[in-house]
Amino acid sequence: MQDHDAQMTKRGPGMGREKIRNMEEFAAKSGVSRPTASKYFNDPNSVRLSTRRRIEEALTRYDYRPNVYAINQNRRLIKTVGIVVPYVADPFFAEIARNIERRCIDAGFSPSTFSCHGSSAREVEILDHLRSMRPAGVLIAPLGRSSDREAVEAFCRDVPTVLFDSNIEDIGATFVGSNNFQSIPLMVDYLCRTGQPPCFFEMPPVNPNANKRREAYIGAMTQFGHEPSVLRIDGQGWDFEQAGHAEGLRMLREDRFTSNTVLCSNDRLAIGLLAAAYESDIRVGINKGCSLRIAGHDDHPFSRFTCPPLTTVAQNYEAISDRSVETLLHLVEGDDGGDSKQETLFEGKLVMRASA
Amino acid sequence: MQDHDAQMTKRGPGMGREKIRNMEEFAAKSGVSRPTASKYFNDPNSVRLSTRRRIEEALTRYDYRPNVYAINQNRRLIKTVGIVVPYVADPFFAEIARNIERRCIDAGFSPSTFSCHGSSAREVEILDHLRSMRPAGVLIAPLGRSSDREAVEAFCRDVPTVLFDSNIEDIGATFVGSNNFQSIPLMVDYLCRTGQPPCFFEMPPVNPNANKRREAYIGAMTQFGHEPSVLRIDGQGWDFEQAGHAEGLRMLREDRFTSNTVLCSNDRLAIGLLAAAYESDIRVGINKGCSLRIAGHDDHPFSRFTCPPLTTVAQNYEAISDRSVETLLHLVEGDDGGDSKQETLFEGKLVMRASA
DNA sequence: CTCTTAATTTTACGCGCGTAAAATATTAAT
DNA sequence: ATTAATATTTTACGCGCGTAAAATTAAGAG
Repeated sequence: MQDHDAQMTKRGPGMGREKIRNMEEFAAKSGVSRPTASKYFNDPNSVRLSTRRRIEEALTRYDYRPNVYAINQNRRLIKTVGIVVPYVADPFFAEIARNIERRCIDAGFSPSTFSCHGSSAREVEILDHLRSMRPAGVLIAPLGRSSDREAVEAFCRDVPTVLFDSNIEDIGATFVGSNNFQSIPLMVDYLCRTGQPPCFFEMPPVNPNANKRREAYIGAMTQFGHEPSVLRIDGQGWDFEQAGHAEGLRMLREDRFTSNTVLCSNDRLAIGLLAAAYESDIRVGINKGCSLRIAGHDDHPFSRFTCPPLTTVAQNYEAISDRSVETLLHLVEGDDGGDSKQETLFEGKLVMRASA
Repeated sequence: MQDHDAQMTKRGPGMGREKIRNMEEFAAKSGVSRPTASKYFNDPNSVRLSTRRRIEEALTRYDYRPNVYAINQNRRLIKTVGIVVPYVADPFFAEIARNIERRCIDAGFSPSTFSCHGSSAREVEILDHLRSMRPAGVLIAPLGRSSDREAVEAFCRDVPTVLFDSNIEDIGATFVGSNNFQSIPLMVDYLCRTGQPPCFFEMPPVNPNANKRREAYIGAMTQFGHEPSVLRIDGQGWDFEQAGHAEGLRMLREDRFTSNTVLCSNDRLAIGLLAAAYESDIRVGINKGCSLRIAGHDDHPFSRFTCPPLTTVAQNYEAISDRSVETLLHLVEGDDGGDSKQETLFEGKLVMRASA
């Protein structure tokens, strides 16, 4: 049987029926030694061109691929990068994850993305899992306030980690995010120029961004000579639309908004408030005939399609993704980047749409 | 130094400074043999209670965890499950993924979720990566039409696979999804009872669901004695809101809708169309004063918060997730489930909101 | 106390690969 | 052809664990 194999019709690349069990066998088939094959798989350019061709020719005849577990058990640096986001159903994080994944692949790493789905217990589980994966590095957007600070801190001590989006003081080697103290004043300034100074609509802060945005709002209003007015609503977890809708309804009914202009701490909250306003027959927008203006923050991918389209501040998704990965790669290379924690903040861009 | 260790203050469970290098060392510390420790880690209940206590006591003193790569290299069944979704930024898939992940964990597996982000190239990359992970099984919601059919088929031959949401004929052992031929007629019936029979608004079908929904629409309209009217729009990829908005604008301007009631092939498309109607100053809803009704399909998590809230058909997320995992576990256990491909379809539930 | 049974240890092997050092072969230049 | 500079092979070891079979021990029943 086997000695007729060479005459049997092949069904295309990698379709040979002879299964290769390991690199030893594959090396034999391609006429090189196993260490040479090993070298090839780690870097095809590290072997002589003629050798490379021999190996690649064999690869078209046999569908062999090195066993990742055997590789990772022996390699010093495991070519895996972990990505952890708090809530992947939030398109903001989905989009960031997509960008980060792509850049990791381009750099020769295999990304593994995990979502905490808003649960700190899950966050701990994920970190635990990631620890045993011994990845080259990890990019994590922590849940924030509800994170198990000790768990995250311990993790950062053991694994090269870059925090993004949501910072935790004194944890991790690096942080990459947005500068709320630039973006919020930008929006406040715009709102003041175009109508009544805004009040600030926020949920209990699930992460430091929420806190910073409130502080930035208060600072900006004070600086512009207006009285800040913060409306904190109930609600927990990551159901921002739900909270914005439920509490928005109540506050509209009870006439609790202190201005006809509401700045929400993020777009998802604004989307909930838009729904509440619609349900309350209140026309939202900057045009005449409208009695309420609503603005958000983040430029959530769906904000263009709300009714009316949402005026907001765009975070620089690409810059954040790029810089995060870039920084992690430096970390992995061994550049400690000095002793103190390094923080990179990008600026937001005003996106003027019809809602405010 | 080391001989004083026992007197040094411990900082809590697992905080001992003596690093354990491998199971050999750990077994020695806990006073059992390595194979016994190995047995314990595979199933704590498989060892004598007194032995178990000895091991667990040692676990509080040393932070040791078995090396996953060494484990997976030797184990017959790797306790990992792959989950592949076409587009994780679509909250429908984010929600399904969350449910599936949880059930996998409960069953003792480690889920790894991957999103194709709408790219078939990425889908192939992911399948390739998954193949080398040798997971116990994989749950995949294929991209659909743009999938590399051969790649998916070959993958299904090598790895126990359950398809969900989007079926590919004759591929995989099992499919779990929704019955479009029940849900669409349900919605058509409702729309006919409450107003004008709907026209059908769809994108070029990215997956079989889109096709089936159109067919189901045509069938239902015919059965109810109405003339079906399908409006296919341009657009590619997964930017449904974008396409619904752009093409919706054009069709409203050119008065192309053949009915004042529009059934969209999914909620995301409906969201885009809602935005287009708003921008065109057309009031949408079932109430008087409204000139257009819009309905969707899926009960996308944000559909409750559109303006007006979207009337739609809810897919049974939990049932789909549960059954998918359940089926996969059977497959992994060795229940081939017979020769022919097994398909499970769940029914949709009408969700009446203000948009139609 | 003896016997039976279940749990554990011992012994031994293998998984598939990385990696280092020394020996050898190849290549290009002199 | 000789030499020097690479590339490759050989040799040898180790990674951390699963697993199987045989030998030993412990627990429970009589």
